[in-house]
Amino acid sequence: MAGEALGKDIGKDFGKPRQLDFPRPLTTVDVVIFAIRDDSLRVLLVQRPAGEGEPFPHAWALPGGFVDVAKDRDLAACAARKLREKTGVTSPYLEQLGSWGSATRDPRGWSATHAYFALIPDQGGELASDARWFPLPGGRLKDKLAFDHGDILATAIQRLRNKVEYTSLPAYLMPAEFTLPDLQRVYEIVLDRPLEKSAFRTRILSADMIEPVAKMRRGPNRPAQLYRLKKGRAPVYFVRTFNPPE
Amino acid sequence: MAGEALGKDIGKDFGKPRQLDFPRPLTTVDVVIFAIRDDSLRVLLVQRPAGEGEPFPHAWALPGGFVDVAKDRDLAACAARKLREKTGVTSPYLEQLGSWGSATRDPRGWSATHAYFALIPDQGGELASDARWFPLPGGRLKDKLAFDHGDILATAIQRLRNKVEYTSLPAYLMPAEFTLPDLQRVYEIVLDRPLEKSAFRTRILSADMIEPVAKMRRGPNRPAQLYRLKKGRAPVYFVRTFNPPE
DNA sequence: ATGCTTAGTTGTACAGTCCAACTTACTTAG
DNA sequence: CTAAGTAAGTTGGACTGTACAACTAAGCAT
Repeated sequence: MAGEALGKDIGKDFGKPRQLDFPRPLTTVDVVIFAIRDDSLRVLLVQRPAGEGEPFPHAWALPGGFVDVAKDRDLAACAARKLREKTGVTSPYLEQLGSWGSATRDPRGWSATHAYFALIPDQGGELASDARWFPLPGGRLKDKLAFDHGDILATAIQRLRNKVEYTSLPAYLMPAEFTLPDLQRVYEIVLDRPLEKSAFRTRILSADMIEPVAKMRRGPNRPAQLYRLKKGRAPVYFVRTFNPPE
Repeated sequence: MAGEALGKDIGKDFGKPRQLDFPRPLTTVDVVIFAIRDDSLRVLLVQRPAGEGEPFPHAWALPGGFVDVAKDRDLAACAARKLREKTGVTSPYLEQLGSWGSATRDPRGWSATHAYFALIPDQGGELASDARWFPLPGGRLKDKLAFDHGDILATAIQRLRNKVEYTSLPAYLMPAEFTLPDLQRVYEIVLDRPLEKSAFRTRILSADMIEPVAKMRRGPNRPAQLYRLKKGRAPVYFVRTFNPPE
């Protein structure tokens, strides 16, 4: 089947197929999907099937799979499709993370995966039965994942942490309306360290990325102003990081 | 042939090959190689061959090509090999840039490329006859490149510029020994704007990334201290960017 | 000696974080 | 009705590092 499709491609447009006449790696796309749930950063994992010939049966893995050359126009569309299938989210923050390819990462042969990472608000709803949100940092989680997904996840966390130091990415983890202390809390969860309240407020408010809505969040103490993301706002890059620990 | 290799992979380890029985995208690796030459930022391009069945004959393209599942252990090794073949450089700064895959980027079929970007010092020596250093920004260069290499190159330049704002990456573009004004000039070439001398010196010297050698660069005016990169020094990340224009 | 050029330093202004104390607005207990 | 408690939000001084500009230093040429 693969050989036949290959032959067709060659035969249609070109006379000398020799140059394409070699084995091709497997091509997959995987998505690291982050959300904040119950005051912790979580990643969505799915359990590998256990059929004959399936690698890593029952192990947890990043959602993903083979590129379908008939259905997927490009890699980003493929990643968006997988995200949508697992979470129902259609307009998330979706960024390419990198690619991992080697002779040994998949027992079925030389394979390369294109990894994406997505930030979505907590959806609340139910997941497919084979999917679960795992809290991070995840103890021995890294060692238990299928393929090299532990490495990919570690890279994603590192990238997220790094970018949170100087960007507005956590805004994409927030629900439609949120307070500044809410947002600060999400920054602190991701960075795993407390931030200065006044510097945080100055930075966020001067970035022109959120706007107040005419409502307050009421509670057992002083009410807090609610904000929402400005429409179509691209991520903001600050000229400084938060001062890193030591 | 491709089909046969595929079959072999399947037959060897697994009983039920159905799941792998579909067409596979082409897998390539391309490398964006930057260097400073004649006081300008340059990228290495190679001219496409003109044989029958070759896409984009005579067009300029990034150095790269198909992954060889027999020779290349992983993607990074493949990229390092291509860099070495074209430039002779063996221990450069090599970073993954991202991947581009779609049904249409290569007329031979659905294909995905893994792009890397490398920073190397000016080698001086001769190149292969099909290779040339093109100065950047390159006018209409972007539109003339084969495949989607114009997009890849634009992304690489953007990434380089962005990182130069807050990292020591330009150090990898320098020869073994250089002066602080030399290094500042390279920063300015990449960023295409002048930087403040005193702030620049403070930043670099306090980053513990270079060390003085017991020599001065002599010229028609005051001699300048020569420095070299500290051994095994990973790139430095500064907590601030240079103050961006406007 | 004088001037020219580039290397390198110094000092003031300014921006933004750090740190800590403070005020504000609401709830709950008495 | 008041007092205590808590979280929201503000204020001000210390500190860090860049911006800007003037300065000194070291070589060469005339």
